[in-house]
Parts: sequence; structure tokens; C-alpha cells
Amino acid sequence: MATSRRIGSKEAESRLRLLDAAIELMRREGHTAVTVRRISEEAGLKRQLVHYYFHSMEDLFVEIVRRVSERYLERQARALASPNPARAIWELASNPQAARLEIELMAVGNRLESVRKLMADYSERARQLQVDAIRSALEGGKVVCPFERPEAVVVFLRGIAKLIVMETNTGISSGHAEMIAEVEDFLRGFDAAERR
Amino acid sequence: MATSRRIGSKEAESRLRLLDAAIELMRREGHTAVTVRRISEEAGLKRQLVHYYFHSMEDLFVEIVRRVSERYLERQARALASPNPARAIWELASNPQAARLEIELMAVGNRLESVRKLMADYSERARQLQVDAIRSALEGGKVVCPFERPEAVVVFLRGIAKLIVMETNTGISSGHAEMIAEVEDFLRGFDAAERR
DNA sequence: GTCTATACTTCGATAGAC
DNA sequence: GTCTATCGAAGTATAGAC
Repeated sequence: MATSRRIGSKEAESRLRLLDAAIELMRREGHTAVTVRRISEEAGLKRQLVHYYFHSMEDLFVEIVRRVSERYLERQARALASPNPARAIWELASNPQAARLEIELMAVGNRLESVRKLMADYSERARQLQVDAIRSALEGGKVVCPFERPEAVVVFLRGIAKLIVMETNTGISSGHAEMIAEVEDFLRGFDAAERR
Repeated sequence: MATSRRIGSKEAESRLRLLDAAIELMRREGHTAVTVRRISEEAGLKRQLVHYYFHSMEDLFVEIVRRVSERYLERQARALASPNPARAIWELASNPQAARLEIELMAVGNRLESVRKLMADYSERARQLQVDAIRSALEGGKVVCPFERPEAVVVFLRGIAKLIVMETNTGISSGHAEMIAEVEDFLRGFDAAERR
């Protein structure tokens, strides 16, 4: 496994190409398709380079989580700054591509403790920022919301959005339209807080 | 892949032992641990028996979905007959073991169309029964519920329950307590319908 | 930083005897 | 229904030259 082999720098272009190839592969074909040979093929590089930049497959998956999560935090930061943060949270969690990738990463996390732990850390960081954004909106006073606690708002929106998007990816649709109508009502309560 | 090889009967005891071994393995170590050799080892049988009972790994995974889903439908039928079907749906969806297994099966479904399709069929069947149970409760008239449509109630309960249980499995806990408190309020509205 | 060459392991699958 | 024996493909990983 992890030995004292040399390892390439984190900024190297080839390293990023390999990492992005691995992510793209995982998104398209699932994490079982993420093998040393397939990654290098996808990136157009020799397969030994994968071993040069990553100590092991576990290390590679950890770096995938890091890259995906850092990108997500940036996207979320931009989205939460919008006039209706509730709608931003709903839309961020409704991304089908992201949901597919997350399922795969959770499956990897089920067998690699380091991956599971890192995913938990990033999710907690993201959650805090989501809650902060909703708390500000609630404290603004101009919002209509059936829940008092901002934490409940966030878990509500993300839970519904994720179930719907995962089920849609699987090919399930029953009940979605009816719940989406309820969520739209809910989100309109947050439109009242828009600065105009 | 699938050839004209002989295949054993569906009722054979060895076949069920292999299937259960595969399910247990998937639950404990994820679907990448589900290999012909590991399954036979777990079941205490020779590995060639796996090939005798299943045409291919794809066939094996399809049979896993069938077995897991049939069991789930039975458990759900018993649960939905209880006085508070809303609470039954909430508790069924809050099972951590089931959530782990489902993540793995979704990952398998991401690369095997036959598995994805079968999962969708079973989920739609289960969903119909969930909606029917809630509809009956709502029509009983003695229920307090913020949603008019039974479909919304089901997607609400399952979405929240699944997000919380999946996050808990991953090691995330922020916001759960606050949302669970809201759900408990919601469920109490359905207690009014209890036959006493 | 990138390459060739290779060691070693594990995988799914099949043929054919009993 | 269960076994022995075996194949070929694919997996991770390492050593060492350039």
C-alpha cells in the first residue's frame, strides 16, 4: 500500500488532469470504473503517472473528495449570497449530476474510512454556511416560514430536494409534482425578504 | 457473459444461502466486496456454485434487488396497517442498515441498467401503497396535516428521514435534532386519527 | 516529471468429471 | 447439484532508466 515512494507536487498539471479524469469517470460510469488504467486512458497519460501522483487508490479517492468539495463550497458561497437563500439551497441540492456523484462517493465512503470522514467534515462546513444564510433571512423579519429554527429549514429543503433528484435519476416520479408544489409555496414565503 | 450454461432452480437452498451471503457482504463492505469468491467464502460453498445459480454478476445483482425488495414490501405492508401510517413511513425510512444497502444498490444501478430499472419498479409499487395509506388517514377526517395531498406527506416524510439517516451514517449531525422536533409535531397530527 | 518493464493478485467465466 | 481444473483479462503497485 502506501510506501515511501516519491510523490509529485500538488500543482502539477498532469495531476489535475488525472483527478478530473477520475471524477468524470466516476460521474459517467460509477466508482468501479475508476481504475488506474481507465483514469490514465481518459486523461491521455501513461498509467504509471497515477502511481506517481497518488500513493494509493484510497489516496486518490480522498483527493477527489477534496477537489469536488472545494468546488462545491465556492459554488454554494456564490449561490447563498442571492436574494433568496432558501431557493438557492433548494436548487443547489437539486443538481442531478451532483447527486449521482454523491451516491458514488458515499459508496466509496462505506468502505474507506478516510473518505467517509473527509466527506463528513466538508458537509458540516457547508451545512453551517447554509444555516447561517437562512438564519439571516429569518432574522430580517420579512419572511414567512412555518419553521422557527433555521436548521429545520435547511434539512427540510435539502432532504426533499435530494430524495426527488435521486429518485428521478433512478426513474421514479410518483409524488414529486405534489411535493414540489408545496415547496414552491414554501419558497415564496422567502421571496418576501427580497431586497428591491 | 450470459451463455447457454445450465442454471439451478430458484428454490434451491444453496442459491438462497449465496444470495443472503451476497446481501450481507454488500451491507458490511459495499458492493465492490461482492465478488464470486467472497460470496462463496461467506456462504461456505464452492465458488463454482455461484456461476451455477447465476448467469453473471449482473444477474446476481438483479436477484439481490428482487429479494431485498420483496422482503421490504412485506415489512412495509405490516407497518402501514398500524394506527399511525405516517409514523410507520417515517420509521421505515429511518433504518440505517437499509439506507446503507440502498446506497450500494443505487451505485450498482448507476452502471447496470437492469438493476436500476427493477429498483424503480419496486419503489413505485411501494410508493403507491404508502400514498394509499396516507390518503385513507387523511380521508378519515380526524387528522391534522399541513399538506393537502397524500403524495406530499409521503415525499416529505421519506425525504427528511432518508437525508437524516444517510447523513448520520456518514457522520453528519448538524440540524437533525431541530428538524426531528418539527417532524414529531407533524406526526402527532396523525395520532388524532388513532382508533382507540 | 515521465517513461518501460514487470511482479503479483484477484477477477469472472467455462469445460467437463462425478 | 456439486466438484476439480484452468483460462484470460484486469486490477494495484514497484523498480529503475531517462
